[in-house]
Amino acid sequence: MDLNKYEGEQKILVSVDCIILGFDGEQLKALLVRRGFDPEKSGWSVMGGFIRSEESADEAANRVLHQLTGMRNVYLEQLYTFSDLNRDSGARVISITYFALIHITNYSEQLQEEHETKWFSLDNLPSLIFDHKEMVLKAHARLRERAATHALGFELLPQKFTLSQLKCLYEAIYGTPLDRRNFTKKMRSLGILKKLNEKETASSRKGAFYYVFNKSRNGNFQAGRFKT
Amino acid sequence: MDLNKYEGEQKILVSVDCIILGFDGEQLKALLVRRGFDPEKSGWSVMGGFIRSEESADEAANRVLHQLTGMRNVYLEQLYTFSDLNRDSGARVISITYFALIHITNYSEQLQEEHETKWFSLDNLPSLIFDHKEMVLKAHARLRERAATHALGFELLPQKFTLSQLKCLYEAIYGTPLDRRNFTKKMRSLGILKKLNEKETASSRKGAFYYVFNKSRNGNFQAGRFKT
DNA sequence: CCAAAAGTGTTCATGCTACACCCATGA
DNA sequence: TCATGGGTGTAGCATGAACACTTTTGG
Repeated sequence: MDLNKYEGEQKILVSVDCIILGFDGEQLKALLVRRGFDPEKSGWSVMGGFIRSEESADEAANRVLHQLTGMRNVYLEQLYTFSDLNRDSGARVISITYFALIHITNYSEQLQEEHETKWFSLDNLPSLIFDHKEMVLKAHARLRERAATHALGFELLPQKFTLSQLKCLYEAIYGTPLDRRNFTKKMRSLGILKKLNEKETASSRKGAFYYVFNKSRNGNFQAGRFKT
Repeated sequence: MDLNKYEGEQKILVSVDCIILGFDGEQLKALLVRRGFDPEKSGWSVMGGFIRSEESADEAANRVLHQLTGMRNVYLEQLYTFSDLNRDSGARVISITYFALIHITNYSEQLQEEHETKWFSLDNLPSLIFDHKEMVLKAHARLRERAATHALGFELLPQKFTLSQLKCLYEAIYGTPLDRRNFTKKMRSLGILKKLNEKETASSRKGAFYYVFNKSRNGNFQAGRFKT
């Protein structure tokens, strides 16, 4: 118990929930987990846990993320705090949500089975418990916002990637097709890509050059929107 | 006590803090209050209160706002949740912050004295308790973001206003001077202003037409940034 | 008649959009 | 040799930036 100078005030259960997003090369996906306890046992939910008295919400989010994915140093950003009285049918719980972007390939099938988790396309989500669907939708919306001003997309792609893959990613984020020529032109003009001498040959006869993200030049990234 | 299916989990004190912003025709200001209790008694702080067990954070924020300003139906948006362990020296408190935009003229001097509150320019804030300065800065940053995509500015101006006043407001929001001609051209092109037949004559010989905000045409507001 | 703010228009540069042609290669 | 995805360039258009002149009227 901490020294409490605010006696008489009511305490509340506070959880963190992490909406974990990944990209499989074609679609944006969210990593959902089958809930292991009541209420709503075995319903699909995002990953969460209660905040402990010795940790901040950021720390709790990182802990939850690490427990289920084994990952650290992941892109993690606070999203929104949900506090409706009856949002959780088990008790009054306030949930601070975070969204995380991970390299989908780093999350093995083995881990999926261990934790009863599964990737779902954002276009085809299952029924989710409580207000978790709203959380996922808000995460997608935030990703769309961020993509215009931060080079976030790179958190979702493997270290080296082709311009086609990058284009697919932005199409998935915005939900709209982009013009290949205009897209690559703009991307190259931003000066945040470094072309490698290596080609990806699996998906085309000619082969497409790999690129890596040039972090040093990321200071003034301003992509605006990508249209057409 | 609610029925708690999550026994053994720790509860935490949760407060809401409202960063109230206004515009006096020249500067953006924040309404701060002298704290009336320990710890940090009589330090400047934003307006806050603990969340009660029968209200959501949104409801709590509206309650706090109403208590101190008497206003309802104010623009109020959730901002960020602060949760560092030692952010409040009295106890471990998680704070869900909101920012509010009000018409500064609606807040009388009488109310200021009653509640020991005062308007401070965002450029000249006093020393604030805990992490409240960070809250105010985050509110200003959010206002800057929103001003580009929502017609928020109108929440801060009186019902009828001149283009000069509107320009001043945007200059205060962005902290940069704007070109009068380009600004008015763009504003008029957005189709969200309605010109009145009435002039404001106090601040110029010629007199400037009043405008009102045309709410019906606010569907697809996209101001982008205002530069130069 | 002059100072001070208001109202309006033109030019130039930049960036976005739309669109077409050639390249490399495995089958 | 041909189908498939990869790479690049150009012309037109829209938007933003820079900038100057006229109008009104109280003093």
